Amino acid sequence: MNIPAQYDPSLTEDKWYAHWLEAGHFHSTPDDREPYTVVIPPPNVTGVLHMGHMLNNTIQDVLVRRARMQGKNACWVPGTDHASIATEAKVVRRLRDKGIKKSDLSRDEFLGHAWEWTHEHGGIILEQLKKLGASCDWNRTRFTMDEGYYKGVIDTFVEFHEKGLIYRGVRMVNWDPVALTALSDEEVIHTEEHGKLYYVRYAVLGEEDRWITVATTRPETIMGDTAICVHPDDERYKDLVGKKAVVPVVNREVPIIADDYIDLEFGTGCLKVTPAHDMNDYELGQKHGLPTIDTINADGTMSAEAGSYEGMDRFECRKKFPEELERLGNLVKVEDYTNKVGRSERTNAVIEPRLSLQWFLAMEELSKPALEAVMNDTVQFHPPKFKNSYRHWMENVKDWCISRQLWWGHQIPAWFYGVGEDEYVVARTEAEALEQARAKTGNAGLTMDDLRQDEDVMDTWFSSWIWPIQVFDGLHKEDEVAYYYPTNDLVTAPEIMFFWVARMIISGYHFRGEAPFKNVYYTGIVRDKKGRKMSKSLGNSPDPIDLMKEYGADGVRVGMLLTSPAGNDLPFDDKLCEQGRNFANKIWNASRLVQGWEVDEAKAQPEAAATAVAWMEARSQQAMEELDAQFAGFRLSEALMTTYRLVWEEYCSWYLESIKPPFGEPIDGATKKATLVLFERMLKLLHPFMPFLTEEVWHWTSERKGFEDDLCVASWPERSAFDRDLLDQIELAKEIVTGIRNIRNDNGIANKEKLELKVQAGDGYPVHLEAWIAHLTNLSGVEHVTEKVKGAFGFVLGTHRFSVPFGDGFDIDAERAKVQKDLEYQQGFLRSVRGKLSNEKFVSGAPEQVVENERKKEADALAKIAVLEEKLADLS
RNA sequence: GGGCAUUUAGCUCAGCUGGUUAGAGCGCUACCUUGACAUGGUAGAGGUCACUGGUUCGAGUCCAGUAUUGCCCA
Repeated sequence: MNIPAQYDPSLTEDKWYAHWLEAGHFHSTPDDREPYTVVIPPPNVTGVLHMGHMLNNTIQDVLVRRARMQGKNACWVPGTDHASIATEAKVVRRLRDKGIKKSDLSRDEFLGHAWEWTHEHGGIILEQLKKLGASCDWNRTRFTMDEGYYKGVIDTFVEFHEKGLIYRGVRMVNWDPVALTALSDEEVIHTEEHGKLYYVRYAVLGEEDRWITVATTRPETIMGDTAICVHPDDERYKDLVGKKAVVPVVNREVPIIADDYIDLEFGTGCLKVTPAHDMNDYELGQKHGLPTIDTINADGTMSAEAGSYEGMDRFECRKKFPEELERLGNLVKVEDYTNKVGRSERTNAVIEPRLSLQWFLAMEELSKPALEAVMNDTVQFHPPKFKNSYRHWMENVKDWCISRQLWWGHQIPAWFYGVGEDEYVVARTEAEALEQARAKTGNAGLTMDDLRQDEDVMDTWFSSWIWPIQVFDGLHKEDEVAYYYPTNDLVTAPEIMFFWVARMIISGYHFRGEAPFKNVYYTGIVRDKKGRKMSKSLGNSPDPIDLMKEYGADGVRVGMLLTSPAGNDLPFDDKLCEQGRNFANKIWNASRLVQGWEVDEAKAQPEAAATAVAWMEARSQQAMEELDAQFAGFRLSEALMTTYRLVWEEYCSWYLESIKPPFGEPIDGATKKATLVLFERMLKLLHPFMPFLTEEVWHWTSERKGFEDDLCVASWPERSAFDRDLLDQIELAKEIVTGIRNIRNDNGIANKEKLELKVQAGDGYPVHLEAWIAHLTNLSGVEHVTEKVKGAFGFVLGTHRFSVPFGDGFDIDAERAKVQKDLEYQQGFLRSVRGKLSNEKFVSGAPEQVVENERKKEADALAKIAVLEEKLADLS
C-alpha cells in the first residue's frame, strides 16, 4: 500500500460522515439497552456556526460517541430555536433593505416573509455541525415552531393558565423602544456609561425662597415626577416632610414624603419620584399611593404629558429640557457621572422602564423542586461552583414576563371578546375559544369575527424550556419520552443558566415529576488571544468552517478541547488546532508504520518486544483507569491529554521504538499481532475525540466486512487488572535509557556506535528488562560488576550504579562539573530531609509512615552522595 | 454596592482529604535528516506556588487580611 506521509482530512471526512449516515449509526429507537440521551442546545434557526457552538458540540459529540461505543443506546437530538426577537430583528432589517416597513405589512404577510427567511437560512448551522462530525440523530431534528412543538407550547400556556399560574398584569417591564417589546431581566445588559448628573431645585410650596434640590441622571423624566422623597432620619429635610414641592416647568404640586429606601449619601439625599419611569420609583409610588404620569411613548419619544416636548426623542429632551430649567433658575449644577445603563441584548437600545400590561408566569412555587434538585445534586453541575449563583437566582426568582410584542413566535392563545382588559378566554384552539366565550358571555350568537386574539407572542424561552420533553413529543405521548427522559448530560454555557437550564428543570419537575437531565456541563466562553470575547462585531472570531478546512475537523476538535476545563474560559489560539493537526498526522504515520511491516511467522519474538508488549498492555490499562475517572468527573481536557500522551509518548515514542525491527527486516508474528490489538485499543480511545481519522485507519488494520464493523460502533475497550509492578520497573528502566542517551548526547557519541554498560545493581534491579534497555540504547552488552568502574561515565539511580566506559577523547572537565552539580543537588536534598528528622516534634508528631519515608530518603541520599564523591575523586 | 470565583514555569492549565527541595502540554534552547512522521526524534533549561500575617512538627494545599483579574446580581 502506498500511503502519503501526510494525513489529508479532505479525503476522509465527507466520505466517512456519509458512510455513518448510510449505516444509520446515529439513529436511535427505544430498545432494551440503557439509553444515553443528550438534547442539543438548539441554536438560532437562522444562525451560523461560531466558535462557541464548536466547543459546545465537540464536547457533546465526545460524550455521545463514547457512550455509543460503551454499548448504550446513544441518542443525540438536534434542532433549532425560532429565536423570536433575534429572528424577527433580522427579518425586519432585511425587509427594510428592500424598502418595506414592518408596519406596512399585515401579521400574516410578515410571517410569510419570516418563514421564507427561515426556510432559506434555517438549518445551515445543522449542515455545518455535520462537518464537525456531530453524531446527531438527524431523523429527530426538531424546530421550536414545528407543528407538534408549537402545539406543546400552546398546551403549556393553557395548562398554567388553568392552574392560575399565568396571569395578566400591569408591571414595570424592561422596554426596548427600538424592537417595541418588553424584555425579560435576563435580556438586558448593564454596562457602565458616562453621563451627567443634574442637580435641580424645586420650590417648596408656601415658603419664601425655600428650595429642595434633587440629583438626577434623567432630567427628561422630571415632568413625570409625582413626589419628592427624603430619608425619615435626615435632619436636613425633616421639617419639609408633609409639605409640597413644585415640579419645575409643569408647575405640578407634589408631596414631600419620607422613606428609608433613600440613600442619604447619594446626591443631595433627596429623590425625585417618577413612578412611570423607574423600577424603584414605581415601587415607592405603589407604597405611597402616588399617581403615575407617563411622559414617554413606546417608541422613546416624549408623550403629550411632556407638553411642548411632545414628539421629541427622549435623549434630545434630556439635552433641551435642562436648558429650560436653567432659564427658569432651577438648574443648580451639572456634574460628570458614570452609571450603569441597561441596553437591549438584541437591539442595543437603552432600555426604558415602562409600565405595561403583560402576561406573567408565577414562579415561586414552581421553582422550589428545581432549586432543591440542584442543591442536593440530583442534578449535578460541572463545575459545582455554579450552584451558588443558581441558588441565589432561584431564591430570589421573580415572576416571568412571558409576553413579547412581536409577531414571530408562538402567539398567545388568548382571545378577547369585549373591550375590557379582563374580557378574554384562553384556549387551545379557536373553536374552544369561541365555545368558552359564548359560555362566558351567555351570548350563543358570538362568532369568530367577534373574537380578537392577543397580538403578542411568547418569550422564546417559554418554548425552549420544554425542549427535553417535547423533542420526544412528551407532552402528548408517552412511548419515547418514557424511554429517553430524563436525559443524561446537558452541555451549555453558564450565560443561559437562568434563561434556559433553570427553567428546563422547573418544567421537567412540573410535567414529568423529575429533572430533565442528571448532569449539566458548563462550557466556558471562547476568547481570543487578547482575552476578548469572540464576537461578530469585533470581527475576532475565526470562521469554524475555514478552521476545519485548514486543520481538519479532528484537528479543530482536539484544539477546542486541549485547554477547556469545564467552566473555564477558553483562550483560543490557532496554535491549538495546529497541535491537533500534528497529532492527527502522528497517528496517521504510526498507522503507516504498523501497516507497512511484513510478517515472518517463523521468526521468534525478541525479548525486548515481549517486554514492550507486556508493558504497553499494562500501561494502556492504567490509562483507561485514569480516563474513566476523568470522564466521570467531566474533566474532558484531562481525558484528552491522557489519551494524547498515551498515544504519542508511550505508544509511538516508547512502544513502537521498542518493537521496531531493524530496517528492511520483517517483524515476528506474535509482536505484529499484539501490536494490532494495542493499536486498535488506541484507536477506540481516540475515536470520540478524532472520529474521522480513526475511522479511516481502523479500516486498514483488518478487513471490515460491514457497517457493524465500523469503529464508530465498535465496543469500548474493557478494563482488566494490570501489572503495576511492571509499570514501576519500566519507569526505572526508562530512566536508565535516558541516562545512557544523555551520555551519548553530552559526549557526541553517535547512536550507531555501540556502547557497553556496566551495572552495580542494588535491591530490586529489573534485570529482566535489560534486553529492552539494550534494544533502545544500542548496547553491545551489559555486564554486572561488584567493584566500582574506573575510567567511565556514570550515573546513579536509587541504589543502582551505572557506568559506560570512556571511549576516546572525552571531556573530563565537563564530566566532573556534571557530577559536582548532581552532588550539590543530593546534598541539598539530604539537608532538607535531615531538617525534618532532627525535628523532635516531627518525629513524634507525624504519622509513622511519613517518618519512615523520610528515613528511607535519607538513606538513599547518603548512598548516592557516597557514590558521587567517589566518582569525583576518580575524575580528579 | 452585594455575591461568587480566579491568582502555580514565557503561555494555557493540573496539583483530590496539608507530608517526594511542585507536574503536564505548548513555546524556548542544543543536537539529530537515506530508516513511519521535521506537522518529526533525543535531551535540556525554566517556578521565592500574588502579597502579608496566622494555625501546624510540616502549608501551593487550612484560616484572616490586602492586592489582582473575571463573572453574576442590584
